[in-house]
Amino acid sequence: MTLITRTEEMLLLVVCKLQANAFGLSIREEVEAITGKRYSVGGIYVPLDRLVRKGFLTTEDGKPTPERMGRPRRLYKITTEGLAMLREARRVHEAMWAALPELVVQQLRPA
Amino acid sequence: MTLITRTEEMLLLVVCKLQANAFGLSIREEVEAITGKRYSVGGIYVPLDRLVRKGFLTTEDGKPTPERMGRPRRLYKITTEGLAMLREARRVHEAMWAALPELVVQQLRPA
DNA sequence: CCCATTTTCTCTACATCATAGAAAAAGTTT
DNA sequence: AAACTTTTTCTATGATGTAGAGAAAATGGG
Repeated sequence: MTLITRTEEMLLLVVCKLQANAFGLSIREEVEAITGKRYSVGGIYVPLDRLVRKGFLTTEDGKPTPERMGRPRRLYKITTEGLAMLREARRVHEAMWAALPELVVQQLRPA
Repeated sequence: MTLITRTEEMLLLVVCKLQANAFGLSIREEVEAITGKRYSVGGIYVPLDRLVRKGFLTTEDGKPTPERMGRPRRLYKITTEGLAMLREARRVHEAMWAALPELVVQQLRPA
């Protein structure tokens, strides 16, 4: 089994964080807030769909409340497999940095 | 400016770690040891080359010492820009996990 | 009821990255 | 020089990322 990408990891985490409020555009905003980088619409929906296909997310149409205008939202939720994959991604990331000798880590401190 | 990929981050870190002994196959071994996953030869050299092109690594031919058989090694070294990019990747990764409420982090603990 | 407005999503083309392994290169040994 | 060892180069194929135009689905106003 292959590891998820950085973008996918980010999306899974943000879906976790937003809980019942996780839909395309709110996810995008949150990702931009966290990374400080701009994301196109497609840059969010395309990998979200992929995560659904892989079974790491499920999706469901939100009710069109009379309070809001506009198209109803598509809500995302993480699955058990998604949580497991997040754990695995974190394990690898930690192992990768833990492998570095202290000497080198010090070079990495912001100047 | 866009973030490096997970593979690229891994390669930069491993080059740091191996110091004067960073060449294709030793890097590959180390990456496999850290991740516990298999990598093809191309899965290492292709992204290594990209990192050189981007200015995050430099490369230099190792001397063909009379001690070893086989083709001389191509040694890699990280640049200042490479170090800066590693710092940036770590910043984003930490921000991404830090954004999670404690409640959700607990779900992520191994069962 | 039809049209404008709002919000969100779908689609698709193109660029970049990952994966895989065969083949070439550059040494050493016999 | 032929065989062998080690390492790298090459290249095809598939997966992922990026970007934005435009469709869809709701509300509100004439």
